[in-house]
Amino acid sequence: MNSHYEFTEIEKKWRAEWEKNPINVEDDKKPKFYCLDMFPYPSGTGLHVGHWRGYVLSDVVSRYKVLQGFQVLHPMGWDAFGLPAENFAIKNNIHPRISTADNITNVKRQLHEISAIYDWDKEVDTTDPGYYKWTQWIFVQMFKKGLAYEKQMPLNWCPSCKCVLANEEAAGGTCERCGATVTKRNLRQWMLKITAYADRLLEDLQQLDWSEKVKKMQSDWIGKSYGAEVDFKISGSDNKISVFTTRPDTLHGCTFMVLAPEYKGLDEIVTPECKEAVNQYCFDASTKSSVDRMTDKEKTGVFTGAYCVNPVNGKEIPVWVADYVLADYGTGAVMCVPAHDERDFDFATKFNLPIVQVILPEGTEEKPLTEAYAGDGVIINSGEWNGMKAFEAKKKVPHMMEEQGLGKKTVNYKLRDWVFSRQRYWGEPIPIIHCDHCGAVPVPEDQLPVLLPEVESYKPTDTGESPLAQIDEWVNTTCPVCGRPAKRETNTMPQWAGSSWYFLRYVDNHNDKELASMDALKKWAPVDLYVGGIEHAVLHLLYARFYTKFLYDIGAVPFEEPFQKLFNQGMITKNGGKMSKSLGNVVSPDELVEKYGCDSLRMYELFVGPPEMDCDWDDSGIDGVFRFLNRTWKMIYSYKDAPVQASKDEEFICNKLISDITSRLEALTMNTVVSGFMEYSNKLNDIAKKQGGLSKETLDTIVILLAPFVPHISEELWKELGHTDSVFAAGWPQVDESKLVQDTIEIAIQVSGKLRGTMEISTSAAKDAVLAQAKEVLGNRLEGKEIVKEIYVPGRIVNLIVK
RNA sequence: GCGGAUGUGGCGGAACUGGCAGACGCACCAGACUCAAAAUCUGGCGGUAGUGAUAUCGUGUGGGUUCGAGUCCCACCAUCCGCACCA
Repeated sequence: MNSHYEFTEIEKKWRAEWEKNPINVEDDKKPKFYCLDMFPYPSGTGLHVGHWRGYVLSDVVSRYKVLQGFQVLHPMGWDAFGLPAENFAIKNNIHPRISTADNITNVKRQLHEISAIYDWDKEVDTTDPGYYKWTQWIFVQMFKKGLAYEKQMPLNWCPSCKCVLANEEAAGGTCERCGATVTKRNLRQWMLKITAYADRLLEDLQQLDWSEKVKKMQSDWIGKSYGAEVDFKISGSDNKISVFTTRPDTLHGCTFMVLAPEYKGLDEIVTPECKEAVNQYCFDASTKSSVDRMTDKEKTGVFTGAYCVNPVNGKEIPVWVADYVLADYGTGAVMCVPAHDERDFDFATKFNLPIVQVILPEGTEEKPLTEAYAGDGVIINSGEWNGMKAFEAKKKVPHMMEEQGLGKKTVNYKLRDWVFSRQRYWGEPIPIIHCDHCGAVPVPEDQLPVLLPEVESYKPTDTGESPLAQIDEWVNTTCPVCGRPAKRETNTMPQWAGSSWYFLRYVDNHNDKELASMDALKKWAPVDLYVGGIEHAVLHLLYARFYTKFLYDIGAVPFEEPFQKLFNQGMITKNGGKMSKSLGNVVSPDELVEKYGCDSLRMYELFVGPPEMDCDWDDSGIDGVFRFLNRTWKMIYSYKDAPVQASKDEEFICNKLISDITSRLEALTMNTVVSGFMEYSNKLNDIAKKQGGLSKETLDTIVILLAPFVPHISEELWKELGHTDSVFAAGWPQVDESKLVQDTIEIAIQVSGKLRGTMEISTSAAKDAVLAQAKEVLGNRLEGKEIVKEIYVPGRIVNLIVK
């Protein structure tokens, strides 16, 4: 053994050794642990130190679980279909199939540098026909269950990506991928009925061990609200307008109604005199960008000339059209209560519509309103409802409406169905054939996968059609039902399709009979710990839950929720900005590994800050962990050959080390694990200097505890400590509670709440004895003072209050 | 606008149920070793006053509860993130 820590040699040696003899082998006698990283898109830029952060964390947990006696599934794969890969290919003028393969090779090489215990036999690649066969199969099952359907409607269109976007990808009116302003385009597209699962997706969030933040983002996105649907008869007509409201208690205050410009049946409502103005307004609204429509707080609108009747008081109220009402939420019509809704208040003020207050805040008097009041209170000006509490009435009114046949209790969601087709080349072909006689017919399962054909030009078009539409020999086929000439669907699936179920494939990735066998799924899944960034909170994580629930319903998987525990690591920035090639601030792990070694970088990735927080990268800190590993090396090297009998102090520190590292590791507060190692090592070094060495038990313990974090140096030191097996076979150390009991303890002494000294007391000392000792320590500080109160918190503090 | 998170030395950050604020590390300063440097080791390192023991202020701001508050309560400020006319 070298007295100097030769990391390059050590890391090379143990990497080769683990290749030959993996430390994590399947053994069904052991309990399972499935530890998963969000699989990467194989980018041309490769990995940076930000990627390492999550991968190191999950590998530390995986290795810890191995040490605890689990069989661990810790797989890795490639999310390789989709726009980023295709755009990279277009930019570099290489076919995406080739550039993707190249990038996978490069990123895989970089991943090897982390020395994670990935099981490469389980690797999945979403662009592999053996994989996307099942991505297509799932689509066919959804089609058969009526959950995949075609619809013509105005959709989010990204003019830069030249394809449609799901609502989740167009949040905020900009493209999630490229940031371009999203426009609307009326197209026929494939949709997935994720709304059918809205309630379950919402309900089951409760049982998940996820951060409240992500759960809230999902539940807000689903956006369930309770209320009533109320019918308003149109004056002088047999037609009616239904509205959805969450505040039926304010019905008496409804003084006008507003319809969305796209409201179905608007033409029949508008009076002839108003037709021209309304048509003009609707045309203007249709040309406004969705961003403008969202951000323009200034209300606009136009009167339709029509009136309808408020069903609770029989009053006639005017019907307007305004673009602040959304056509695709609720019924596209809103009953307006300006006194108790901010938007209605603005509108009423601007167009001089009446404002009738029907809720009086508790303990106030009725007076003209200067702004809308949306809170609770007593109902007034509402006939027989007067005197009721508003928020109670909110619940009761829908029932009353139902009894009187004026409306019904109902719920509404913000969640929309998932726009699932893309006008791009690099994706899974949607396995559907369009036949003039039979309609849309799924490709028979025994003909899956529908292979993505080779093309000359894979560049996106502006036509709203995929480049696949240009390949006549591929498009033209025969109908599987009637055998007549038919055409293939030319759209492809969105990049989220493959990632919505990949975690299921890892458990049985070579299976060509089913997406994964029930046995393999039962053995490994669901995922015990899922590690990844928070950016997919309402994208991938919502879609994957939806897929899993669907597959559960058709009996393909035995559980409803894919990810029991989710951990979102913070982003690593450089100079305050997200690392990107264009900003030129990408910190590559390659040079750091070369200079300090994999172990040092692994440990530093954890030490940079609390794992869930964003932090800015600074190379200089890595020196600290590098020095620590050098000191550790020297410590073991100096004491291994002449171990001493453990002293009481040494046993105490050693057991405290086990206890602290274990609890901090369980809590995933990895930064404090690293500082704990440093702190206790310093203490043990001091003890060692005093007593001329450390015990064999202590040295062994340190090395085992370090192993999940810095596996190479740990294996080497373990061997040097005389062991022949891998350190990962050693078992995780157990705390000996009896060694944590101390005879004496240091406590603080305060006088009137101010620190005035410390003292060593016996842990068994009674209150009187401790107080007496404290007074002795304070001595003449107490002279001339009268003690009015004595406080002793056992094991913590003495506080004497003086006058 | 609504919702959430965060705010502690020059810097990254510790502090479990309220109980010695600043652990651990970086940077910096001094000393040892060296012809010298690097590496390593030892010590120091929140502000102010004092040679010093010590005193005093100090966890975004202002109040409060408490013997005692970074931690609990109220109000506010700043930064970041999410949602954004969802009736």
